[in-house]
Amino acid sequence: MTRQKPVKRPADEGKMSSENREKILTTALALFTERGFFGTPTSLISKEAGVATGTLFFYFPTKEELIDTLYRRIKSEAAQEMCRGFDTEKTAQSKIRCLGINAVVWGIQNPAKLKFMEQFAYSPFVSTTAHEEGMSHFHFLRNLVEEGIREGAIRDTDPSLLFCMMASSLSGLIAQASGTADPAEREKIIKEGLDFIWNGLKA
Amino acid sequence: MTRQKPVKRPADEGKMSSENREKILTTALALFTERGFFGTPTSLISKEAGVATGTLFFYFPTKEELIDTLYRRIKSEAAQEMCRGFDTEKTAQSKIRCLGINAVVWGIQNPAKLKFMEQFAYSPFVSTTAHEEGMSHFHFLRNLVEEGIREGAIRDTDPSLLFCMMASSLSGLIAQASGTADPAEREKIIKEGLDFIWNGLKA
Amino acid sequence: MTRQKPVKRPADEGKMSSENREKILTTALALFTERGFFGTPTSLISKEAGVATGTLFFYFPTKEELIDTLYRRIKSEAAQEMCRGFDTEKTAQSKIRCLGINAVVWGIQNPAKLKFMEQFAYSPFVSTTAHEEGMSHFHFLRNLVEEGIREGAIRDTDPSLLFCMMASSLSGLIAQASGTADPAEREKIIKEGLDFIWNGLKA
Amino acid sequence: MTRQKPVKRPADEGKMSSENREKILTTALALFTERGFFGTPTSLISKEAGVATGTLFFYFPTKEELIDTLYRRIKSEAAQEMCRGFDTEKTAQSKIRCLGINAVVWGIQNPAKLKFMEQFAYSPFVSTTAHEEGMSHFHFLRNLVEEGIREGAIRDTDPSLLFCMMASSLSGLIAQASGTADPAEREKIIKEGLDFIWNGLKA
DNA sequence: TATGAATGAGGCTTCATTCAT
DNA sequence: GATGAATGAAGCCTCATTCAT
Repeated sequence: MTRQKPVKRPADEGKMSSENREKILTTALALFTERGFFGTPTSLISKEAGVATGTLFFYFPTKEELIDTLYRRIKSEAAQEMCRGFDTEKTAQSKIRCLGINAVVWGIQNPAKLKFMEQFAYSPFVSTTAHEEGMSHFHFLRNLVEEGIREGAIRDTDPSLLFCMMASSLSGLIAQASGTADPAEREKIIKEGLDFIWNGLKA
Repeated sequence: MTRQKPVKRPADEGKMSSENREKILTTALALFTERGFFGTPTSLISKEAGVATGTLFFYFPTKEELIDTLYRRIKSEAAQEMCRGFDTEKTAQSKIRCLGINAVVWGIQNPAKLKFMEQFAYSPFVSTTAHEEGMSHFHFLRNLVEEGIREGAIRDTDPSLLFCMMASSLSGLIAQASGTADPAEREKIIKEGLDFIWNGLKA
Repeated sequence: MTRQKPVKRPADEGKMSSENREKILTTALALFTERGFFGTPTSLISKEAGVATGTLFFYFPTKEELIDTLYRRIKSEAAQEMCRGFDTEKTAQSKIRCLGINAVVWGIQNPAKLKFMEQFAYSPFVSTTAHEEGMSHFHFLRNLVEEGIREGAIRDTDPSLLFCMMASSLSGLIAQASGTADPAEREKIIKEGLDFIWNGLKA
Repeated sequence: MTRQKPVKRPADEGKMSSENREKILTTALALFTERGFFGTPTSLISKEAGVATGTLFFYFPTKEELIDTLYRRIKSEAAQEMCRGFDTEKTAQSKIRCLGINAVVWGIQNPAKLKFMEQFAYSPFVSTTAHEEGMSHFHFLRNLVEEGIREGAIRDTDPSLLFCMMASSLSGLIAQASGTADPAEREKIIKEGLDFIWNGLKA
């Protein structure tokens, strides 16, 4: 008898993702983005996912819980993607630029996920716990701004404000960049958008 | 074929024209921002507005139409407020700054209306006609950006992009500024936020 | 001062038919035939008639009463039309044939009224009083059948049955005859239909 | 987002397949004939059928669809009953008589179904598709009439007309025959009614 | 694990009717 | 007589959720 160290599962996404569970999540994401949380009955999700009504509620005791799960998953994925190639950067400035590019690229390549998160963020009903928890992934960005200020690269102002302005500008930039299919054009938009942001930030 | 016998209403309701219509709109705005479109039954709106269910549907054939009406009204009000004291400004730069201040002030003073518009903007179901119609109020802003470019005050880039970045930054700024109650602090945030934006825009 | 004998008004249709009252009745007939009793809101009737909601209820305290009035009016008109040129006929046979023709002609020329009466006859909800009262107009037909039997022209059978068979055959004939626009064709159908009926009745 | 907590149902409902569906149909038929389509709320149907509101709509997405289903079912049943013992008859005449008897007997024994069909036939709102589909069951009757004409037993006239007159006469006969409870009397009425029809048809 | 029939509270909307003007 | 805003009971239908199999 072989003993195995039970693998430490990251708190939330533990339930050994069965195939059905994944199908449900994928389908739900697509439908929620197209039709909104309230325009999407759970019955439709299960039908499109090819499972029974009961199956959905086996994995997610509540519609709300399904939404939350999706939110947490996407948020953490986004945070992760945002850090790609982060360690190799040296200055705060280059880190921030790297992060901005990552964010924009991710947003363009995952429009459904982005739309989902926006919808979630602006829906007055959803569980606020998930909301706050989601934000926590981005605290490192705050730190980064503070670091930039100490380095003298970023203006010495309330880091919260800078963080917030930066985040909202990025979301505008993604929206704009998603509007073109042409890669050259897109490249240009991204470059200039990031310039806008950096000019706003720099000392 | 008989339905009901309405109770005699107390004669204290000497209402002029569409007082009721206004009460409904006001109540709806408050409830929608608190509880969301879908968390707010029409029955609750009419109850809180102090009118009968039928009255709501007398003025707005559909819940959706009520929402749309609210949207159009707020959007046009916002556009109007944004232009306050606009004509006295000479340069594109001062105009844009004036406009920014107006936007932030309006946002801070009308949090419910702002929240409503955000919710509306990010709800995948709502009538797109109202959406587009709403945007039309802000075309003058695009023109303003173009004017600034011609003047040489704003950098020569895709005005759409600049407009979009500016708008999203402003919304972030409002959110941040709404966080403080202290007027001095708020003043400072606004000033620095507008600096951020202007630095992003300027040539 | 001239005294005038107040004209004796026939019990029901007394209310000095105002123009509005007539417009309402006419409109209601058209709408009921097209859309059914329940598919026709009183609000639609008054709108199409060009009067206010309240006006309809001024003349007809109830929707049901409006329907009944229409029914009584049409039924009595139909009965009257059925007797056209009746007195000049001598034998029961010729009387019956005359009546049959009248019925068919009226039915073809007043399809809306016919449809209304059928709908009324087969609606389980409508006031039965109007139902029975309507039938009273046709008692003379029963008498006619009995007369024919005494004359030896009609088979000696339960007159109720004969009356009933005759009536239902006539309604079938009208339906069939209404199907053609061509007058010659129609003439032929009517002739043969009446033959069918007379062959069924005769001794 | 939570709705309700269903009570534990007593385990006495070991239902096979769509027992509920049948209960709904049966109950609906009874109620519709008593109170009319519009006098019968779906809520009353489900209550009387002993099922939940949702159950009705699980089986019939619409009230109209429930009515249609009922119509189609009854119509096809009636058509089937009308052909009982049909094959053993040799001549068109005997076939028609057989069919007439079958029709009358079915009508007398199924007054609710008959009333339902009449109500359906004269309701201006109902789906015309079901209407036409229902009629298709009776095309063989048309053929029968044509056969009789070729045999020389039926007079040589538009078969559509004859079919139509026959059908309407039959419906009158059923109504009349249903009026008596006395079997001898009833027998007599049927016989004489069929004579009426045959005399109308024969060459 | 999976299924899907069953539940029933609750949502949106309709419409006959009233009544103050 | 005429108007039409106001009423509110009641109708149809949706949908998150349960549970026996």
